[in-house]
Amino acid sequence: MGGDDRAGGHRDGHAARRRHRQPRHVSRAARHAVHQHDQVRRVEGQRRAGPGGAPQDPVGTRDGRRRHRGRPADAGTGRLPRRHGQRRAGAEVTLRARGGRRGGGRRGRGAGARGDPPPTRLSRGTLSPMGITRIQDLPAAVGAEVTVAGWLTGSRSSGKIAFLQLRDGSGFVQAVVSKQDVDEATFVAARALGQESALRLTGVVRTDARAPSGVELATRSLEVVHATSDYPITPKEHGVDFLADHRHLHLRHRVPWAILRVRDELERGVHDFFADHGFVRFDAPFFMPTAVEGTTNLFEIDLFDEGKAYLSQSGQLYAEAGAMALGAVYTMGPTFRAEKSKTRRHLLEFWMIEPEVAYLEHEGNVRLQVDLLSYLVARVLERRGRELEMLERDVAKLAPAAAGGYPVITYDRALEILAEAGSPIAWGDDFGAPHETILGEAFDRPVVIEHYPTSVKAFYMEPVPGDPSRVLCNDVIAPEGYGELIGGSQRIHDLDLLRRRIADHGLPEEAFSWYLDLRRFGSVPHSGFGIGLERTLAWITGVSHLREVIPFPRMLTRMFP
RNA sequence: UCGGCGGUAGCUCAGCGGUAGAGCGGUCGGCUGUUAACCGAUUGGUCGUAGGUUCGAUUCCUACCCGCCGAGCCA
Repeated sequence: MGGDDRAGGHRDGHAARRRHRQPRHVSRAARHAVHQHDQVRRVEGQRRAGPGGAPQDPVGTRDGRRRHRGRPADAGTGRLPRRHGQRRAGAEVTLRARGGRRGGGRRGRGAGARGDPPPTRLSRGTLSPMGITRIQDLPAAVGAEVTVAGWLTGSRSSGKIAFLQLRDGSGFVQAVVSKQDVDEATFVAARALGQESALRLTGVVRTDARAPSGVELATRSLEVVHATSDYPITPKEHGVDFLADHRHLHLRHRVPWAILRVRDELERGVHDFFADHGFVRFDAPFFMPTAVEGTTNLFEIDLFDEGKAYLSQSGQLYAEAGAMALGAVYTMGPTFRAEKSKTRRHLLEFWMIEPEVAYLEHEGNVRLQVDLLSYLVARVLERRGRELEMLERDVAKLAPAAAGGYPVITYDRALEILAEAGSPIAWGDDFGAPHETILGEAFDRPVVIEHYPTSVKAFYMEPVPGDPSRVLCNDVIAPEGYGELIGGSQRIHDLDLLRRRIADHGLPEEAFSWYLDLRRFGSVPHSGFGIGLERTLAWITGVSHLREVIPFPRMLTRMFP
């Protein structure tokens, strides 16, 4: 739910920052019931997993509240500890078995001693080291003998057959080790491998309806790269704190894996969209010289004898300079907020994309936002459907957002909607989290709200022509209670007006001398917006907490790992 | 900062004024197609910290620490 005010909010006014959606008002018990239901669906989802897909991973619970019901994704396995002799024996037997194929001396130290190509050399067009097949490519390799290099996520075995669940970063697959197909030592070693043991496994790819992903490997030999024992994230439900403490390991599991792949697609989509529209990527600085509006929410940096600097909360002002130089630019980078927020839609460090375009006015700015957002949603639906399925995202709810045609309403109209919904606020007040939720859920796709009162927005916004009480700005609020994704506005381009606004807001004009220069030399109407990557990603993936959509979340109570 | 909830085995939790249990994990054994495998055995605890009440505190009380959820805060 909650969107991220960082989403775009900050750059366009406090108003934005204030919106915090609120979860629907459900009782704790009700929510618990819902989670349990989720669990059930999860299990079903797993069985539906397509090629290369894999069982869902309750370990990656979205909100950490699921308990008891979860079905461990990465089943544990017996481990090999304390029996080094035996393990080593197994490994060496395997090596000998492979020796014929790959040449001896593999155990030699140093690259020069190896018979194989250095593992860092990549074959053309793929990430795979020479001789290694990625799991995602297995469906196209049915019938062939391949070597997969990966890790063990779980295993099961009986006296004569063992099932090893493998992952290699590109996907998940099951390897079958039949006692009759391999030598005794290999079979013993395979059964004893602990969860997250690293291994190279060679076998024949075949289809089998009983395999979770539809294909599996009939193991011929395996090489233990690193025998692991006591991997902490066991096939069991885990709490939020435990998983956060083990984030560096939890990233290996299915839910984070799927989320981060969607994140990658989203970032790639941002770059493609802007490149296709003639934008130039423009990197704004992260160190800021002054505290523009006080230091309460800025992280202060000690610059030795030079005084203080601050971590950036927005690259907008710099992007405006970039727009005057390059026409259309966008920034993309981390943003820092020293706010004592402890909600699911806040992070101390999050990523924001901020386009800025010279000669672009408000209406065009809104159009750009809708085009971008609908493009991103459509792209993820098209290219990361499998990941969304693993996350059990109801993609039908995203379809309208991918189609575009977002409703555009005014702030005044939004007040009417709130009043009709029984949560009226006075004209001139900003929306709170519950209000944003109501507004977002009033439509089946993101809604654009424009023309906010001047008093609740940032100093640099252009007034609505003929109505100085309102400004040419807009927010984009997502449906399903995810709140604000985007905040944008047309910027004041008149020097005198901007100076007055700076004074009205009690800001030090000296700090804005360079910014005012943009209005002294060839000033033109221009507009831009900020979109929060994490909030957008949380909405698209259906994940409730922002800490799950960034590899290493930075929060008030979470700085490790 | 405010409100609500919580802190017991590696994990997720139950429990109780008489020094603690389950499931999972781990370990050992069994099982030729498992899908949260299953079956048997076994391992496993400063009950958040500090005081107080009591014959006796993990349990009751107080304070504190930590976490979660929401609000607030949040160019």
